[in-house]
Amino acid sequence: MPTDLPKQYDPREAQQRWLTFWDERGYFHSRPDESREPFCIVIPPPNVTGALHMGHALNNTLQDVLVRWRRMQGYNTLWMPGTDHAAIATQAVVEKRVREEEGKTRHDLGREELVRRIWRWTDQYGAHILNQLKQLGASCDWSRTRFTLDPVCARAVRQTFFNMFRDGYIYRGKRLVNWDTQLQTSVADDETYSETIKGGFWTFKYPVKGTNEFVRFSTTRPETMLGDTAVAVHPNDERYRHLIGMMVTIPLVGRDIPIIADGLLVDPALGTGCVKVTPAHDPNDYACGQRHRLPMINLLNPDGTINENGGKYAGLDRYKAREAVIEDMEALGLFEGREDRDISLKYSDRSKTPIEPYLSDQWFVKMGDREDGKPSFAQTATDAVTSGKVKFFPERYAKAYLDWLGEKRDWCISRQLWYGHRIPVWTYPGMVGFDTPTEAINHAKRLKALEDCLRAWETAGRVAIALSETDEQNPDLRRVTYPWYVCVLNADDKEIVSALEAEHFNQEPDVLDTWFSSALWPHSTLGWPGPALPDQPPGPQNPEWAQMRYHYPTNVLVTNRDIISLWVVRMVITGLYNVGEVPFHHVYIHPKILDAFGEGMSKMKGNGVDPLDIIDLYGTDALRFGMVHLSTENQDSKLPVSNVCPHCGAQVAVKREHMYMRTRKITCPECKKPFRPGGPWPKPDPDLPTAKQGSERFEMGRNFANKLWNAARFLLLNLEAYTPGALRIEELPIEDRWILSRLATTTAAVTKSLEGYQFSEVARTVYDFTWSEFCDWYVEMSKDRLRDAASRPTAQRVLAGVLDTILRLVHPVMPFVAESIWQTLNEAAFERGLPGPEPASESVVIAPWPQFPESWRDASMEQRIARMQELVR
RNA sequence: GGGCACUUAGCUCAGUGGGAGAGCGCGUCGCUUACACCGACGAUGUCGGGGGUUCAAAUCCCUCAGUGCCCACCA
Repeated sequence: MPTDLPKQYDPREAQQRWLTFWDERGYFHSRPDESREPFCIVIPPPNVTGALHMGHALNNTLQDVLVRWRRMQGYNTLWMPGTDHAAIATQAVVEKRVREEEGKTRHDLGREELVRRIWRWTDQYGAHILNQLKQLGASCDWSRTRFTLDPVCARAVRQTFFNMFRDGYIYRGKRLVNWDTQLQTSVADDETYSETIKGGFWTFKYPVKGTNEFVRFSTTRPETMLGDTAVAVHPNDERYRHLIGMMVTIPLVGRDIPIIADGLLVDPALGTGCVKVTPAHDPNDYACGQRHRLPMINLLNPDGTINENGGKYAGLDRYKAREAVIEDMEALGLFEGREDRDISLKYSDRSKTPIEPYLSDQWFVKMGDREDGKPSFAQTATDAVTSGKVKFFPERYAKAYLDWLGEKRDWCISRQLWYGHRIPVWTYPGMVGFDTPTEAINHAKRLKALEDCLRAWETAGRVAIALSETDEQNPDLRRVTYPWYVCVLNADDKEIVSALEAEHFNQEPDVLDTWFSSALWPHSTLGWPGPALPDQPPGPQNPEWAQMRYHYPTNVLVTNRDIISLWVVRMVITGLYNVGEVPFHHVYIHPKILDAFGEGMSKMKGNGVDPLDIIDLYGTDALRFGMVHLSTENQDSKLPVSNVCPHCGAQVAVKREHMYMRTRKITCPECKKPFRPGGPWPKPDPDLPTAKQGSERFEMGRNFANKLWNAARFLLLNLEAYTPGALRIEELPIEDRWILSRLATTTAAVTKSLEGYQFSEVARTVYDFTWSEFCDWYVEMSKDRLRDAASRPTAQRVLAGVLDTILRLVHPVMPFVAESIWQTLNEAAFERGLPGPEPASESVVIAPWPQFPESWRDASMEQRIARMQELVR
């Protein structure tokens, strides 16, 4: 009899023990087995850029709850783990380190060396993150771990790109993109953020040719006037109507540009009513430029300096050029005034530098309607949700998904980075036509020969190629751009590559948006497209296809609402396109964790909590319980954070003034000793110990684990002479029938809550039943009965049976304490259960999920006893 | 500007048409052989303001105010 059980549950010891135990038994492995029903979740792959944060803890705890529950229900469960290469974020981090530690840029290192260093970093942090997930207790099939740059993922990326290219879903075009002048790449809208800064609002005038009139206009970016190609007024504006069609001169570059009428761009009530139009450097002006077929003059070099189109300002940084332009305009008497103004400026999230709108060549995936009548991606993704094939929990998030698709905005998939999946397209470098017709004809002949050669190889099954002749969005460019791009499916075939290179074709230097590979995650990780050769296309006849189709479509995707458009939508699109089936049936969107002031947590703010600190302070189960408990249907949950004094353990709440690492030293109000608040400090402080971070909200889970532990301890101390035996419900005393009725009701409620993703309800229901009913009432009532030899055996059996069920109900949420007690109970009462005893399974992980006959439940008795309990109190 | 939510005890949050609740914190008492990470008892709220529907509103509707998040825009 293990009477030597400690009075307090020690989570630390249990965690390591059971992680090893589960791993050795291989409970988390899954193989296709047609005789069993599958249950599959693919993990939202964490970025390899950093450590796990609270959002990961929440996201992965909830997935693990579902997976552990379904596993107990007998499903063949697969939780597919992995990490994301996060191209831009990772490259930015490594470039920053190289800059700080060696004072070098990526260009100093060169492409090969930089990529090598990023890989080194990736390997190190990827392993670290996976290890953290394991510490959380995540019951993933670790043998299947994938990384978005793995060869299988790369193959899926190439195949998808190739198919979309061939089918005309991918095109290349000149577009105005968000340009990060430090990283020298385009970044997506969602990789930018806006800040309001103090800026200027300058008013200038241009002389109207052939008159002595001027047009006055205002701008926040005077330097862009170097690239103006028109001045626009509203067509109905009486003040300017007589000027429409006349020309003005940009004095600094001496260019004449027209005055045009544009009702969309110009609001006559704002400013002077005149707008300078810089199509290459402003989104609205770009649209206007397209409407009026205006020339587009790019003013910037990739590093943010003015290029040769800026005349004498060439070479100046754009901000220096701004000052120079203002000065020169003033000297010409064309400067009218400046006022201070708060300006909302876009920044790159990766480099924290201001974004410049920049015209450049990019690759896109077309979302909207197609000329050939094939379904548009926006349409197929919309149908998946409106038809009910994909359901959102909570339902309201379907709206966010559908609204976004309604805009049918094309997806810019190229990034000017070195780390990531390189675009498998070769282009001809001579982008600007030919000087003489003969030259063009000769090139065409040679290229025709190349094309014939490629076709021959394709026919022989050597390679799959697709050619594109259009630059769909910019038909004008057809005349000056060499008409085709070659997309090569097996881009790793050296012979084909050298043949292309012999004809001076170059592979696109760009890599794909990281979301391109993430979009394929549900099927690429499961084996799509298989080891396909060009003559053996992916499809049901491919052996790996069948394996994939066992798990695909997956059952549920668990993620947060920020990436519905970035990720969820795109997985649906590629899943339908590649496999012909949606990637998941359910999408559960979980809440966002905020700090005590209602703000999102971030490294920069320093208002976050490290899940490992929580595990250290309260135990993994407490962390998990806390996460499940706060997952209500609401959008947010506040998590007040405190610094735990490293000297005395007192909790000192984090205040606003502590944020952004502004506070370096806190004096503990309890022990009066100084310490440094927790946070992402670059290195340890030799003079000041750093606090760990905690939050009172995890005490509930810690206490609950301890309560369970002690309930078990009580039972174990009273199991002497325990014998298994069947229970006849109708012959049991009322308290037994009551607790069994409550147990059956609780079990049904927990199951139902899990089915509806009501996580918080799961935690509450199990907690309340265990604490307020089983411990407070039933265990207390059993004490007398255990002393009486006649009633003792039944009391032991019911106690053991109920505790056994509680452990099963608790296990998905708090697997470690559940396993600890389960194993101990196995030693003392191996055969137990309700209503009759059965040998216990070797681990609670594989114990069957409980389910009791409806007849056990007696609602009126439950109510009667509940009333009685209230009276007693 | 558009959208989605939120506002209930000091704090964090459940409750969505008929008794205002939980955990933490607070007060008093208690080492009664599971548990002080505990137990017993207790205090604390015109359920954001206003209006309406209803026999009945924290709960449904309208409106105002505040907060957070997302999207768009800001010559």
